[in-house]
This record gives sequence, C-alpha cells and structure tokens, in this order.
Amino acid sequence: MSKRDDILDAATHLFAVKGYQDTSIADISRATGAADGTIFYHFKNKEEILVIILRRIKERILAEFRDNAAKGRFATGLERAENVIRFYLALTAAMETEFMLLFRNYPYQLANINEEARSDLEAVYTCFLDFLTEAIVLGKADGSIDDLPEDKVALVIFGMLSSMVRFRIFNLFPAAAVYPELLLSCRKILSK
Amino acid sequence: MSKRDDILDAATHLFAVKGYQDTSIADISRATGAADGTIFYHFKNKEEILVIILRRIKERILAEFRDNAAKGRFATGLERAENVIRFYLALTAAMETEFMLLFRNYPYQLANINEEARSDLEAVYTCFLDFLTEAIVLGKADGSIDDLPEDKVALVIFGMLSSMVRFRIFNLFPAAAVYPELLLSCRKILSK
DNA sequence: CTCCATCCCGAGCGAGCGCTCGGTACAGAA
DNA sequence: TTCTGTACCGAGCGCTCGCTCGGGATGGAG
Repeated sequence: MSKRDDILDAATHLFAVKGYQDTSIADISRATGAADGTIFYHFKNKEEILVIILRRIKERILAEFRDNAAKGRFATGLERAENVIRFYLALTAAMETEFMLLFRNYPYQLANINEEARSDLEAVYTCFLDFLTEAIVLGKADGSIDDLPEDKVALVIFGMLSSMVRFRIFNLFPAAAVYPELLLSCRKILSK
Repeated sequence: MSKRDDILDAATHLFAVKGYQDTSIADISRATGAADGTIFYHFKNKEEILVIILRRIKERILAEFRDNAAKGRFATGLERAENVIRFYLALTAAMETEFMLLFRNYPYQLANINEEARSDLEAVYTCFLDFLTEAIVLGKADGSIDDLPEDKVALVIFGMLSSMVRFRIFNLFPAAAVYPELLLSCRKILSK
C-alpha cells in the first residue's frame, strides 16, 4: 500500500467520523505516520484530498449499482424497484464510512465552490434515483406499480431511505430495527 | 432590542447559513455592530451561544406544537395524524432558518459533549414523534389507521418528511413540488 | 457630588491551523 | 560513479481564531 493511499484511507475515515473541518492535517499525518510535508507532496491542498475522496466514492458506488442492475432479472417493475431499494440499504451498510461522509454538510458546501465535487455528488444521487425511476416506469407499464409521477415518487422514497440510513449511521434512532416497516412502507407507496 | 438578543439573532442566522465552525466571533460582531468583547460579556464562550440558541429553538417549536394540538378537533386518528404532518411541513417553512440549523451536523456533534444541547435536540424530535405516535394509536383504535407498530411507522414518516424538508431548505432537489405526493404517500402508509 | 453596577469597547494574547521549503534517502539510468 | 527523479521529512512561517483584560460611558442610589 502506497503512502498516498494510506493518506486517502485515513482521511476518508477521519472526515467521516470527525468531519472535514475538525480534521487537521496533523490528524491525518498522525494517523498515517506520514509527515505534514508528505501530504502536501501528494495533494496540492487539504481541499483536493476531499475532492479525490469524493471521486473515489462516486466511482465505487456507481460501479456497485451497475453490477447490481446487470445481474438482476425481475418479473415485474415492482420487484425491480424493491431490489433497488434493498440494494441501497445493503450498500449503505457495506460502505458505512463512505455514506457517513456523504451525509455530512461539508461536501455540499464544497460542491458550491468546486465543480468536480458538485458533479460527483450529483452523480451519486442521480444514480440511485435513475435506477428507481426506471423500475417505477416499468412497473407502471406492467401494472405492478400505481400510476403516479415516477420521479416524484422516487424522490419521496429516496428521502425516506436516506433518512433511515442517516439515523442508523449517526446513532440518532435505532433505525435498523425499522427496516421491515421501511420496506413495507415502500411497497404501500408503490402498489395501487 | 437588547444587544444580547441582536447577537443571538445574528448568530442563529449565521450558524444556519454558514455553519457554526465557519462563523467566527468577528462575523457575529460585524453583523451586530457589537465588539468582540461585548459578545464575551454576554456569553461565556462561543459554544454557549449555540447552546442558548438551541434552547430558544426548542422552546419555540414545542410551544407551536402544543398550540396546534390544543386547538385541533379531529374525527379520526388518521385526520389527526395528517394534521400533525401538515403542521410539521408548515412549521419548517415558517421557521426555515431554525430548521436549517437543526439539519446541520454540528449541533449533534455538540450534543455528544453537552448535556443541555443533547436534551434540547432530543426534545424537538420526541415532540413530533410523540404527537404523531399518539395520533396513530388513536387511528388504530378507531380503525382509520392500519395495525402496525406505531412508533416504527412514526419514525419512517418522520424520516420521509425531514428528508424532503432538508432537500428543500438546502436546495438539493425541488422538493416543495413533491409535497402533494409526500402527503399521498403518508396516507398510503397509514391506511389499510 | 461620589460610588457602584451594568454594559460595552477593541487592542492584543497564545494556540492551532494550512501550507512552504530546504533538505535527505534511495533507486534506476547514463 | 555521477546524475536525476521520486518519495518523504519536519521546522517553521504567516495568519486566523477564540478569548482576555483594562478601561470608558452611562445611570440610578445614597
């Protein structure tokens, strides 16, 4: 493992757990054994570290979603939609640290002033919303899903899911215990 | 208006819009015309400003919810639940700045090390959840709401609502356009 | 008037921050 | 062997931050 990767991994963890602003360069160098100077040899500044981390996260999430979409075969649009939902929940559990970072405020503040960060964050959200919207369109066509504006319903469901994940990751509520009701609620919203 | 209130108002706005960490004492003094020293005459440190702001927000939100509950008369539990939901959406619009602050990460970080902040934040969430849970229990009894664990369903609905409000407040998605579908979804989840 | 409390001011402190820069170590090419 | 490029180090610079402190203005009580 190269020092550069060490730095990215440690920074990902620290930015997620402590937050970007509360993580100093000294924190990262302490966590990696690298000197301050080494960090600025590999990255032009602190902001660039976060931008590159967001890029890595985006690429991994998009790849995972494409993988999942490629291997699934479903009889109805509703089943496809439920697969996307369950996959999102599983992915947020498997990539807990990464989603913790995505659920923080700072990346969105950065997105306002950094074009790369903005497009990467957008891609992550669009990815899930697109797959879900696509499934809803199929379901409306085959009659398994209620006839409602697909992008709006997708956004409502996305909000519901991401809130539960946020609650779970930040230990605000025992949200994992609610997953059965969560899936049931999604089914109620989608079906006629 | 006393200088102390000026400081609290300006700090509320700045903490909400820029974030706690990105707001310096100098920012607050510039916004109020008060000197740095004046701020530390009224508050023992920067953290205390936020703690007092959270206390004020909690008290106002709890009062609003109690007001709403006191004046409402509803035939069914479902109608009562829908009133709570609509009231939450109206309140978040009326107190946009305050909810923007509540949706930031820092207050929760603070809650981990400050008992007052923790209990105030908890009270805000418990307030909404309690009113909604109560309505669901009534609805289950009178048959207007499906027989599901009331606290879990309340949490799912709360998540859905708060996500949409967050999307709207931070301009992430055009979430206000989704409010009709949001209410429809709540009804679908609650009814049999 | 004096005295005291309250409110406010702003220069300046020490600490911590992101970042620079002169330097070292070492591997492979010439 | 010398040269060159890559990786890494850590002292320290310049700056901003939260916060302190000595003092000034005002107003009511004695």
